[in-house]
Amino acid sequence: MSKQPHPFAPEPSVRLSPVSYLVMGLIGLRGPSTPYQLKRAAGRSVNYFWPFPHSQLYGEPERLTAAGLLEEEREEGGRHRKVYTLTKAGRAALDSWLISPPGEVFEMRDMAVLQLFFSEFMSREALVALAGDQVRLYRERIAVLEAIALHYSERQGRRRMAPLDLGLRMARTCLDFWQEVADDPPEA
Amino acid sequence: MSKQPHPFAPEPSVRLSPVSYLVMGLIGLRGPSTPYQLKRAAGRSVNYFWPFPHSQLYGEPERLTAAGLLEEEREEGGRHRKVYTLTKAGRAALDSWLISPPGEVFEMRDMAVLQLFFSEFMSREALVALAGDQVRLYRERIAVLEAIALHYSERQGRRRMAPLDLGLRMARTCLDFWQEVADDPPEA
DNA sequence: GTACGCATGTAAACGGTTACATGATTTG
DNA sequence: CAAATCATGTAACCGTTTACATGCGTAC
Repeated sequence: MSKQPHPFAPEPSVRLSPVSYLVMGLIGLRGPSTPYQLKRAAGRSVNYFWPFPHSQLYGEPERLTAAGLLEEEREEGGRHRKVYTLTKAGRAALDSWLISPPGEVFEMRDMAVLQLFFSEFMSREALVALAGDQVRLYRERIAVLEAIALHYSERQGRRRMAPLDLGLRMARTCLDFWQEVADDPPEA
Repeated sequence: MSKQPHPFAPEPSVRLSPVSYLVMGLIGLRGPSTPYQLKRAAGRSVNYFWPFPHSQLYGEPERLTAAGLLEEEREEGGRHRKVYTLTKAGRAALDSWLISPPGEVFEMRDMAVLQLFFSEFMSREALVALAGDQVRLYRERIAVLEAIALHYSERQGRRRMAPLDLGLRMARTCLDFWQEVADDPPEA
């Protein structure tokens, strides 16, 4: 199997990370954007299931520009911010990603669950405290997500609301689980 | 607020990552272990909700040893593998972590959900294909987790089985969600 | 005994996070 | 106009992942 790029379907020269698609996707939705605009847009939407620090939104567009997937201009007045636009190649990369199912499911990587796994070194009280804390946090998160859902449900398309729906279901599943642990802590 | 370590409760000199606790926790459960033993132990248990490459199990114990949390010996015969044991300080760090609720909930970071969020650039067929693929993957995962649950349920304590239970519930929640998307794909 | 595959280990590259730095804008 | 807060940006650090390297056992 050759590693050479196919001459008629050149692969992008850089590996694209999830954040790459996040950036390209947001620019695809919003049109030309500055990093700060992306930050605000992400904060109101995609950050609720894919958090990242805003500094990513400065470095990543530069890499994508170097790879020919974005184009960079300067604002006329004010701060002369960098404004990024999808190139043809960028749009193509985005489209081609969207029609390729990832072939994998998410990984939990949940610190509380990790503690639960090792909880046989833990007193019953500590376990109840852990579960109680998780219950509180999931209640808060559910409240936040419900507020967002209420606020945006009319303006957004159903597809963009779907992740929020899944997020709510997941949070409720976790809430139930930790509630049961708190109410009836398993013995070691 | 001083950043100096408190003289009577010295903080560990290194930042401990999730994998640090994973390693210490596994050694706590198993007793003295070589990296390869840890790899096998993790593969049968904790990897199902916290995956990582085996190379972590070589670097991390070294760091923990340097921090005084593990002790390193050499096997007598054979390959003279390194055998790691929890020190007093290591056990203390593990215990103290276990009684400190993380104060945060997991983050999804699900590629398929990210695609769904940007799916308004996607045809209905592509969306159904994505959902169908996720359905297949979650069915497989559920089958694997159920097999593990069946296999280990007698030998393991209830607490160590709990993460598996949560994993199953999460997988079923996702399965339901994607099934609905596949059956009735939302319009943009 | 040789070839294949798995066991075991090391190290460098990449990308995400943390930390800091500076300019703008609001508020009292 | 001083101070506080927010907007905007950069850079180093650190952990994870990727890639490679070598040893050991086993089947034929």
